[in-house]
Amino acid sequence: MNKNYDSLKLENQLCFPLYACSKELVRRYQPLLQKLDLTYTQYIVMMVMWEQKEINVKSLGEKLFLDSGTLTPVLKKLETKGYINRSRSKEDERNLNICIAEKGIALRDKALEVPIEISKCVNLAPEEVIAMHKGLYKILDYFKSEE
Amino acid sequence: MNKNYDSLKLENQLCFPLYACSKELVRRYQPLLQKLDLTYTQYIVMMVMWEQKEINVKSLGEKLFLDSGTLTPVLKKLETKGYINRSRSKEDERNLNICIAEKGIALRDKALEVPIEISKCVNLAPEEVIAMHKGLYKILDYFKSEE
DNA sequence: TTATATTAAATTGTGTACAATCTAATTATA
DNA sequence: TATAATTAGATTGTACACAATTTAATATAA
Repeated sequence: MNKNYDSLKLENQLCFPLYACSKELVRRYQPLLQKLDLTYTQYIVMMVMWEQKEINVKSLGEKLFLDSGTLTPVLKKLETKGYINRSRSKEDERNLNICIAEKGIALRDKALEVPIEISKCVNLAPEEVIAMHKGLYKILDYFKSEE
Repeated sequence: MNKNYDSLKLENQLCFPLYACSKELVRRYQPLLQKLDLTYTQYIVMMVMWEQKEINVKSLGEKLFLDSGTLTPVLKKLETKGYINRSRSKEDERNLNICIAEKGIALRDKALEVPIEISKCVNLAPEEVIAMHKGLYKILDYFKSEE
């Protein structure tokens, strides 16, 4: 009895092109982020900080889909660079509050160039970008609803 | 003069949901792949091997968007597990040929369960999956055309 | 209230990823 | 054909990512 293995073909996967596309696009951020002395992970942390000014590690992790094992060293690095400050919450000492520093606020203007340059790397029409965005968040929202 | 920072909002990015979705979906493969004694990276290598039986590291890297720095240790691990064999090409000793082993071929039947289970993790309609797939490969093909 | 359970970060260990460099084999060229 | 250039993998160093565990703080319950 011959089995049908089509479902195991690389070209029939959804996860693989997601994974490859994500990696390749992140790789294209690196030369742009180097000018800001940021890695991609540090950059998405700073995007949250630019919007919120202050947040604890748990909330940050939920927003970015990252756990403390990843965030702890990244946040220590960002503090060393002077972009953020870390301090325990007075109300609940278990919480670590992350605060954007002056140097981090100043970085925002320089960062404006990044999305401009990155958009040149993606050859999708605006409506295709919107459709992709919508589909990705449909999946991500579903993932969140499962927890 | 107030600047508009909307382009730096997390919710306006395309890369971030790609990155998060890819990570979360790969994470959902792990318990399924554990039964096959594979990691996700090892799994996508095996998907190529099931289709091709034989390939060299360079071609494999081009298919998977991975370089030798990543592949070398992964392929050594797969050889240790007995799923593949590594041998230098007789025609050109620079090339390393990867060959699927008996144990690797046998793994294919067990792997058939993986895409079935994974499809339950993704709440997209079939036509949405197709659209997403198409958009991702449009980007990936463009990336390839740049090199 | 004291013991138990829960929670938030940090730590530890394993496995990618990739830039940069190195080494050996092959190819191209003066 | 000797030398230079190129190519394929391997190696090294840095930075995630996450499961599992630990630690300290807080909340809950007997």
